[in-house]
Amino acid sequence: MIANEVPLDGRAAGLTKERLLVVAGELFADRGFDSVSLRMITDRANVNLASVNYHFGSKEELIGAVVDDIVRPVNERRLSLLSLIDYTTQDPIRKIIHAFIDPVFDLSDSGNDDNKYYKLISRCIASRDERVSSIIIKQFPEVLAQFVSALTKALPRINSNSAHLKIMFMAGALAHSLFHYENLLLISEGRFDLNSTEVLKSELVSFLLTGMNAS
Amino acid sequence: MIANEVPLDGRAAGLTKERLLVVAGELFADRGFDSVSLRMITDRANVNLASVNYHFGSKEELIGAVVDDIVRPVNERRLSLLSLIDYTTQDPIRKIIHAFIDPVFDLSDSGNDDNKYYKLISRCIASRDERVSSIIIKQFPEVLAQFVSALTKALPRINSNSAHLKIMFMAGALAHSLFHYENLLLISEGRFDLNSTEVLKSELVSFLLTGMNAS
DNA sequence: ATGCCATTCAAACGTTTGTTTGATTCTTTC
DNA sequence: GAAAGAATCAAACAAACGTTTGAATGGCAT
Repeated sequence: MIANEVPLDGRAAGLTKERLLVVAGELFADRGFDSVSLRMITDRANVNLASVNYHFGSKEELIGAVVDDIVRPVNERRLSLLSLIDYTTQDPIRKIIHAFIDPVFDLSDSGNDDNKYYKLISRCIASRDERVSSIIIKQFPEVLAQFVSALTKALPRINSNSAHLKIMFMAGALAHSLFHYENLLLISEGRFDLNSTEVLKSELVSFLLTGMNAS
Repeated sequence: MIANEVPLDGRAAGLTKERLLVVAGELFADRGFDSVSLRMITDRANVNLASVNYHFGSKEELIGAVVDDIVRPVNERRLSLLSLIDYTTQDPIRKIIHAFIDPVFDLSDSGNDDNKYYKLISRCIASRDERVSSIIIKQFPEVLAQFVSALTKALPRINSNSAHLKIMFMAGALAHSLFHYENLLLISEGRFDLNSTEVLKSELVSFLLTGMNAS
């Protein structure tokens, strides 16, 4: 009877849903998932409390959407960059490292160093929260396997254990340094002239580069 | 009037308080601080709910006690080991690395690989939770400064930024690999023959050793 | 035995949490 | 313009949380 052919958006064309994702991302990045209540999110987003459950079903699914929105593109780009590597050229390891870390650093928030994406993605990488890791765990084994495979191509003499662990070391150094980047700036009280994450990135690359080549 | 000279413990000589610390540590290690309620802790410890507030004052102070109990000895031992280093001998960098990571690996739970201390300490290192970092933040700047100083002695040509960052990379690789050690075992489904954390430790050391020497 | 004090206990407190409800508002479609 | 559907809203919901209370219990010194 009622032929609803093209169910266009109602009033605001998904504006509320979008705003929820953005604001939730900011708050989750700063305070974690548990400490942020739905009321904090909806108040700051200037939307009604019930809209979270209307648009996402539950807080857990909102968390999932926020996490997936940031983790999935990063992992897809990682695999994409990895697939482009030509192992016959020089320095494939450097390219492997860049394939892993660049998609994270590229989450730039218009050059702002107080970058919510950095905080959020590093929170996700380092998280062992069930609601987060259930999403991570779907994607990461594939990513890990691909990078282990790449590392094996670049370093034929490496064994599987060593390759797995080195990828984990890389992930840890990346997540931790991004996560505590602010603290690092605070602790040093000006003595520390890291004006941008570019310095961090280049230091990280050279650190990882030699580490990957370790016996 | 009432001369209470030696206020001995009442009934059980602090048995309840001790049990709370132990059980809370186990649960915090597995699920984090927010997800664990006082009722979970007291139920599992077979003590009354009110005993937490009686012995510790609040949940926050219980968390503080648990965290401090594990973080403080680690940092004290780190500084102790660091002070013993003779920089005129060979390989001071290796000793610096061991000074940083050994106190963590030495938190062995009688060879058990499902080690609550590993999970708890790495959760603490990686945490940016206010209640945890307020404790970490009291100790870590001193630890960081000492290790930066040590690194500068071992590598006179290193600059301050680089030294700070390298310590952070080390902390990240350590925390992350310990934190996700279980996941690593699960993901590989047997293909991965890391029977003990000894393999992890030696791989980590060689990885860090070369990384520290990076230009 | 008695008084004292630390500890334990069951019960309830007031908040805050995520979620649900039912009415209302707005947009779209015919 | 009227009906229909999607989205928003204020309000209330039950559950879980950390905390507090006041009585009961235990050991220990006098």
